[in-house]
Amino acid sequence: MPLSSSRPSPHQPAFRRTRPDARRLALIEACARVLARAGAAGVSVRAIAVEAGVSPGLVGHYFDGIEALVAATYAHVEGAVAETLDRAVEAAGPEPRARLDAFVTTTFAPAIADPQLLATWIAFWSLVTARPAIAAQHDEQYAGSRARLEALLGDCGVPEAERRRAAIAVSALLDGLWLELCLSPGCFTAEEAGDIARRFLDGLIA
Amino acid sequence: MPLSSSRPSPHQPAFRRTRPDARRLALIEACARVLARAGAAGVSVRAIAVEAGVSPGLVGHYFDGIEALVAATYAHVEGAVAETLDRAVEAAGPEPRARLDAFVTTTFAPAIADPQLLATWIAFWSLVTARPAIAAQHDEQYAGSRARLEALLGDCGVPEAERRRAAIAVSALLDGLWLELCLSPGCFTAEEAGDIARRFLDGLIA
DNA sequence: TTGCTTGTTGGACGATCGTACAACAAAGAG
DNA sequence: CTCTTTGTTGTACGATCGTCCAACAAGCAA
Repeated sequence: MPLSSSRPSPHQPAFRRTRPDARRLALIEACARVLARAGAAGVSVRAIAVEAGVSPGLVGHYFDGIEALVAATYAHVEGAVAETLDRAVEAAGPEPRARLDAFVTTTFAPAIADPQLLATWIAFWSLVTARPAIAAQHDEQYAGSRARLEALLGDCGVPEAERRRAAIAVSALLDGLWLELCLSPGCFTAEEAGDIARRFLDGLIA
Repeated sequence: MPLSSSRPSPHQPAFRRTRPDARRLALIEACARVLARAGAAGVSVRAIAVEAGVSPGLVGHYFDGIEALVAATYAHVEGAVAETLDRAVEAAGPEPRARLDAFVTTTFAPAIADPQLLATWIAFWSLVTARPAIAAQHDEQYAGSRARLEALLGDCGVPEAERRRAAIAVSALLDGLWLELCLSPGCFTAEEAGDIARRFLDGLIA
């Protein structure tokens, strides 16, 4: 059936053209949804194409294979997470410690400490060891995340000489708590995670 | 070719029978090697069978699919890691704080903070969200790991009321540092990770 | 030796994977 | 209107996946 069952006369378009960057974004968001629903093992060119309402061939037209799409999806989701955190920090007002606390609390809020989001991280992590380009991307995004944390810590009075180590420590603690919160949501609560992190910051700043 | 090219007369055995638990272990170790070499995406029934020097059908004979084998491999590798840590703690002598420090130092030693080991964790984590049985296994192994940490902290004088939270915090910090050390080995050193963790313990115990 | 048990083999099977490519058509230029 | 560009489609292809199972043979009992 060459033209499916659409009415022949009014000639309703079979597809719409889209600006390349908009289509790229649509594929990235479809990939994120598939990752959230089916996990890292369930991601495939076809599944993403179905999710985006697009033909399978289009995925290859915009990305050099699944791995590149997963990497782009990780960058996009990580950007969205960073934006959420920045907004929470901004909404916390000018007090440095309140801003840092907002960063911590939001890290464990449902929107970020989400098992479905973890699937994107896991799919990305699984590529880091073998692909140098993806390892470089990870290093870059981790450096950016740590730099933001260093700034918040600096505002709280952490001397510059200790800032790097402090940011590594806080980042590791938050990541570890976030990971366990996603993997075993029943083991401890987001409130407990926030309390643990804030108490750690107390010792770090005072 | 029904009998391959083996000499017909002396009748050298085409395969050897093995005790079931020994064969199971051989398949688990082969799975761990494939995971280390090819990552979570490169693991398959055939790749494991080749690595173990065994026919593909045998994998299905001992495990209900790849996921069960990955779960068993995670349990085995996690057990080996725990044993390494226990030996290091025991070798540190009777002083409680020295034992805790040995636990920390060994966590970041090359044998454990190994990017190739991370692949086993990632493959296992990727199954936690979707498979309830694997989530239960994760909860159980995490609880065991935390219990060991609680005991070490108790010996160091951490009151029982704080022990649970302290163990969660230390576990998260170690996991976060370990993860980043595996993903970006060049970002900070194992020594720095150990220093960060030990300083955290200073504040927790004193 | 003979017979039995069962660990083990090896290939068949259908499903699904990523990739490539020729044909089609939507949108804008002229 | 026509022409050109190129985003988009849909499929064919070979490779690889997990599963299954009948046949084989290693090792033990008798």
